[in-house]
Amino acid sequence: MKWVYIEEISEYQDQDIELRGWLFNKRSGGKIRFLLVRDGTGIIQGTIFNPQEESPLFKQFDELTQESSLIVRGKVKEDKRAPGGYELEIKEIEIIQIAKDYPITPKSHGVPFLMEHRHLWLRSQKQHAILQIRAELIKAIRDFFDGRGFRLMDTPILTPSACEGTTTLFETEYFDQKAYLSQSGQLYNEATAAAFGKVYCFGPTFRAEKSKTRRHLIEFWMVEPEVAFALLDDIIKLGEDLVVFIVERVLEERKKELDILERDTKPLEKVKKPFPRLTYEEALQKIKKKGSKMEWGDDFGAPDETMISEFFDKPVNITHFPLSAKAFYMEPDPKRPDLALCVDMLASEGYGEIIGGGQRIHDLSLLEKRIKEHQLPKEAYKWYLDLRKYGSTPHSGFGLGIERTLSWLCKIKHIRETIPFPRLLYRIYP
RNA sequence: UCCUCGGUAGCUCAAUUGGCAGAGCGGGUGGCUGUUAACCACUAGGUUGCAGGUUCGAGUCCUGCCCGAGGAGCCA
Repeated sequence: MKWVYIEEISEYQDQDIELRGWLFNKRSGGKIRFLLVRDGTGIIQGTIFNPQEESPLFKQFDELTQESSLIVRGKVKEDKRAPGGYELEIKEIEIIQIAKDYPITPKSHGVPFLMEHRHLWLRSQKQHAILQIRAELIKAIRDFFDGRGFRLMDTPILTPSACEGTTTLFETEYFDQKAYLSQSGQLYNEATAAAFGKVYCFGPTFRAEKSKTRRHLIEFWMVEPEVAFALLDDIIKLGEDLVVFIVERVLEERKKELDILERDTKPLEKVKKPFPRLTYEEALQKIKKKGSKMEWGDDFGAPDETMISEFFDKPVNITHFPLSAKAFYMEPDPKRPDLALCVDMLASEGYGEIIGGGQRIHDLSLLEKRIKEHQLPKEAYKWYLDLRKYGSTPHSGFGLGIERTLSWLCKIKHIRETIPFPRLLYRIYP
């Protein structure tokens, strides 16, 4: 009998097939029994029905417990009463392993308990749907950049020093030296951009900050394009194109999962170019009118970001932040040298910053000056300064946070559900 | 690091002013011919986070500690 997956079950109507999976749930009603089987691609209801005599299948049914692994064989039938529209008339059950006392029962559970059982929680429908969308999102991002002639450049995870010199890094041993886990691939990408023109890196990044909010992970994934000769405006448009592309893709390909998550897709359908754009100072004025106590020079806090995004029904680009609030490599605005040529994109529906980027300093002496001002170790940036000595060009790039973007797409409250095994403050198990 | 809230059965929670520690789910047993987190009946299941204190009596009040959650700052 042919082994098939539930996602392709409609192609096998009225045929005998084999499914390999796990018992999701079971129900019984006298001489009829229902087995809900999942195989990683979907869930199907199997029926055992025998009005004449006691079937040996009934005994196997009674033995089966939630999440027991099994192989079932039978005929595929279309049936409106079945969840999913198809069911399997079971002819044979092969029990692989009986799962005793599966901890995650069909009733409600609390967050600490579920986090403690994250390795099993992944099997439940909502978590499964979120991670299906995550995989789609990552594929969409790769397709977007590959389709535009960008080269994927893997930047190092073990680095000799702080990239930006601002956030706290994880320190580790590198034989007789110290090394740090990467917090961004950007600086290395500035080098690869000068070699390949348009590049992106996609990988994990690490922040040893004691952040304890629904928007922070200790280990998270980021895609960072970098484009030689690009100016701020080019990179803002690139960010818009990227976000429009991934939203469209997820709406097209992951309708089923968005339904499972009960995600209202109307706000996502509005995500079309161009996105509203305002400067830091314009945004500041808007939120001050609404009662924010933020002062010029501060970065937007989480409630401020929410307030700004509520003015619009699309993601919004905020540009020209005070230079003092940004990293050392930011290019100053020639018209306003106290402002940076940078952009933060805030997702709609109050989800906050998903993109941060801008134009990088390409003048050698200005960069040297900034490194000094930020009291960064000059030796560590020798190679980085070389990029300004040998064929320096204006160039720009940004980073998009995968988990924050996914939280928004799925409208998930907490970012911990958007990665299979979240690393959180005070939680590294499982 | 700071602020706030919480910890009672495997899980989710209840327990009035300090007065016999309970329910639903899950487990077990039995029943039901179409269930949709199925349902019905019965049943087993407890060091009330830990240590101390007040009291005739503490899940409840007090002190300290541990663990967890939400938020702030920082950031994607």
